[in-house]
Amino acid sequence: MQDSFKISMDEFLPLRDVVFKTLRQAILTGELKPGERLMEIHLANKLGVSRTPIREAIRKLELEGLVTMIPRRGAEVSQITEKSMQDVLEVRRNLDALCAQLACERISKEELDALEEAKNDFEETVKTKDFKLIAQKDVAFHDIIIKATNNMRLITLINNLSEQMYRYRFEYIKDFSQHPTLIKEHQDIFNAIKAGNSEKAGEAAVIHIDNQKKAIIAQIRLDKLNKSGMKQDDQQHE
Amino acid sequence: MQDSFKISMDEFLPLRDVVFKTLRQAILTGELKPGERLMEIHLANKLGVSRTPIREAIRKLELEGLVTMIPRRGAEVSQITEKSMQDVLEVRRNLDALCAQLACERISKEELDALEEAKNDFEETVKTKDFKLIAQKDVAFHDIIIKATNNMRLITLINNLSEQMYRYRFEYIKDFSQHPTLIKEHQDIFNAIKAGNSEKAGEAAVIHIDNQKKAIIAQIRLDKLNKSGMKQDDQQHE
DNA sequence: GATACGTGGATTGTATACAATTAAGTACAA
DNA sequence: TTGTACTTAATTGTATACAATCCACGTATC
Repeated sequence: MQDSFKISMDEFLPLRDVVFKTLRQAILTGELKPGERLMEIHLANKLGVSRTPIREAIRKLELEGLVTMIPRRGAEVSQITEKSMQDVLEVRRNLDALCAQLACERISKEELDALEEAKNDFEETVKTKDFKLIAQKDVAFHDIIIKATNNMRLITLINNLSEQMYRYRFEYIKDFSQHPTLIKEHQDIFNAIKAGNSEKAGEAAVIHIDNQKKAIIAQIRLDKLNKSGMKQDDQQHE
Repeated sequence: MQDSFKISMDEFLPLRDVVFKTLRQAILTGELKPGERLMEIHLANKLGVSRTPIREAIRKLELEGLVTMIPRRGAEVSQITEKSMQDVLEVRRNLDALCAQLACERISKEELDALEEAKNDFEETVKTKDFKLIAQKDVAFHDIIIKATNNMRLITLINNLSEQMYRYRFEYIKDFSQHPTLIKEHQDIFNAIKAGNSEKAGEAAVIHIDNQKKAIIAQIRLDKLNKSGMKQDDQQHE
């Protein structure tokens, strides 16, 4: 473990929330790896707080599914299996389609303009090959659609499901050959929403997810192979 | 407040989980009413534990959406507005359809038998007019379908969404006139799943939710009227 | 009489202390 | 050498103590 993630004090939030965000970020970026134990005293020292906010943050991570509790042993970062990712994607497939459909009915003129801009912005950014920025612009595009549903519960759910994919989405974006496909899919989604064609929008969203699914699942299988192939070098020292 | 909910010590779980379940139950049954504050010391005394498990339980309820945090004021039971229920139902409508579709593809022979039995069981129970039992048998029927999807993430999500409807589902079941409809809808769902007809199963599930939606929304509007009509008798004494 | 200010109590936020349990290591015996 | 029992260290689970903040009430002044 790199021992590098730091608490960001710029926010005026209860420590538990700062810790929650910090730990979540660390898990999503892979800084805390699946299977790794979250030891309270250790984390408390590292983040410069007491055990109380750490524990409360862990309770939230637990309900979010990012950590798994083992009685009397504490929390560890949840494993991402192919099955668990299949499950996530199966649900997202439907909810993303729902989002696109609802957006057709509910999107405002301003939001539609913003969506078009986000689409163009994404296309421009793809040319730069700056993966981090591309991922960011991709999120921006989809966020507009999700927000346009005006369904708070749906927004929360999609964000939570996206989290689970976060570590692998990057691999998809890194694949140059997929970039034209990505752009095409975004265009299809945008055009369908602009035309107010729910059916087409839903279909386009499904295609978009299915393509990502292929890449993500392939990556997971690759990871698993690497992992099982590795000698026992992966002992975690302090 | 009735001051009546008690901790059940029969389980061998961390106190935080016992408290979590206890508080959730109290909220879902309406024992703790929307807007009511959850004061830690108070709850700790009532349940005979310290503040620590109470706080950790509240963190989980917070993420589940059953309580709302107000900085420096603590937690209060979340309000159920018509909008929030519309949002929940909009998502459930889709996920229930997904469940039914997936069940068509994945249900085992044993599960299908169990589903038929649950269906018949429900029909028998409806005759008794025992609302609590009817609700229970209804849950049992749907649980089999949900479990048959073999998608853990979906199961968790549906259970969480069901929770939000819990308080109002009862009102629907109390309405005698709806009983034949309920039975018919269960039959339709069962037949479609038995026939392996995903499309029909999805449609049947949607109809089932839509009918419940009518009843639930009507009930919420009624509640709101009663509430706003009430004189200020609802001051909360100790 | 109304409004502004101050003070005290109640409640949350955070830290620490204590208890219980697990896990590992070591020594001793078969 | 292996197995078992005991001891000790580490970690979680729970309780309590302390700090900071907010809210309501009362008083004083305009």
